[in-house]
Amino acid sequence: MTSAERREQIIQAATSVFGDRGYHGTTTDQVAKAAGISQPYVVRMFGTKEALFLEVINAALAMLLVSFREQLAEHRSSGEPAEALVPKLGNAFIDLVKTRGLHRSLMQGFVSGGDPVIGVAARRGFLEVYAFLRDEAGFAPEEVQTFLSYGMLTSVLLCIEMPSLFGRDSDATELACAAFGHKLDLVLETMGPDAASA
Amino acid sequence: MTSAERREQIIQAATSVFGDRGYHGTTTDQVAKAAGISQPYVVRMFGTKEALFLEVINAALAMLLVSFREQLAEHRSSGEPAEALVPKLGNAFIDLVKTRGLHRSLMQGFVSGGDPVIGVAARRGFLEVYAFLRDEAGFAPEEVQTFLSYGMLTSVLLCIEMPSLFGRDSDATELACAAFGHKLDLVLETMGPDAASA
DNA sequence: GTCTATACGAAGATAGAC
DNA sequence: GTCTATCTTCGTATAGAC
Repeated sequence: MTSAERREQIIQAATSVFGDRGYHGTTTDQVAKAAGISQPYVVRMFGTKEALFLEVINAALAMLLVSFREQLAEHRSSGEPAEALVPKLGNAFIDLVKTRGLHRSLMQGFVSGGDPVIGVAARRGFLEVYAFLRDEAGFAPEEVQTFLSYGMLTSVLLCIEMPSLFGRDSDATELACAAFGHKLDLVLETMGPDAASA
Repeated sequence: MTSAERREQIIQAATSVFGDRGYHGTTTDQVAKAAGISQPYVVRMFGTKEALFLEVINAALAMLLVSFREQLAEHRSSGEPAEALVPKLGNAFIDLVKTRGLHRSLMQGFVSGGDPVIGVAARRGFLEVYAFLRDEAGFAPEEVQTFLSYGMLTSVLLCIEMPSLFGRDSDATELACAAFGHKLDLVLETMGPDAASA
């Protein structure tokens, strides 16, 4: 396998593991096992665990923006009313949840925002999304705020795996329905047959 | 010092450290140093690091609910219109940010929601807040969702220390103003003279 | 109630072979 | 491009003294 392919593969594996266990909670050996290679090779490829984590959140952010830009382009060419864009972007976000660990890795990066190195990347990334929504998508600052708010609630609910209680706890069910709406099916599907069957 | 006092003091120190570095990123020795005692004593008092972390997030949650209930009681006795409650609760939340690490520890617990033990506590805690807002404060499910959404955006922005860019980055300034509004002063103050002077 | 000493097991990173 | 072996450091937890 070529070096570039291997990098890509490791980043994908790392995204999954970092998403589950966070920066500190993840070992380079877990990433290596997930990628099917040896632990020293992971380090060799990226230099340090920190460098790998930074690549992971940058890649996640890049994918998020690519996906948003796709939706925006489609929206523009469809001639739909402006209000139709918000749910499109929301759906695109939920779709990315299916890319295992992607949105969780981003959240892990955010809560590690106190770290001098990770913090810089986290702030930069968040502001990039903000700038996209305002400047490219044309949202008013208040609309951006609302969009991001719902996005953050969604993200936190996914981090704590609230949908796993769907059908088992009435409050959790109500909350999940309210927060995910018609996207709930997709979310439950993503969380495995266990939750989906409930 | 009596055992109960010591426990309280350790939990306070642990809240600060866990809030900054997360569950995995925190060492019992850092907690010990922050509390001014020896590392084995921390373990002795709580059994395991995990047990200590659970106490930290449960204590944080308890403080949050106590604070919310205070605001609710005050609101009820003041005879103000119903809409006045939301900003009161919002202010109470921001006030808690001043208790170093409290809200950050909660967020750390949330992103560690994939952990079998921490996850249970995180879901339970989140639902407790939800139930309070709906059943005690009398919010409609949709109002609860909006309130929690803004709370989560606020929390994430605080985790990545976005207010530290206030006055230095125009997008960050705009975002901070929108999200924190008149509470911005309080937030900047909390984040130290560095940010406040900018 | 609190400490020192320490056992024991990770985990990140390096060296060097193939 | 990829591995095995290993160094070294760190971190949780225990034992046992004061």
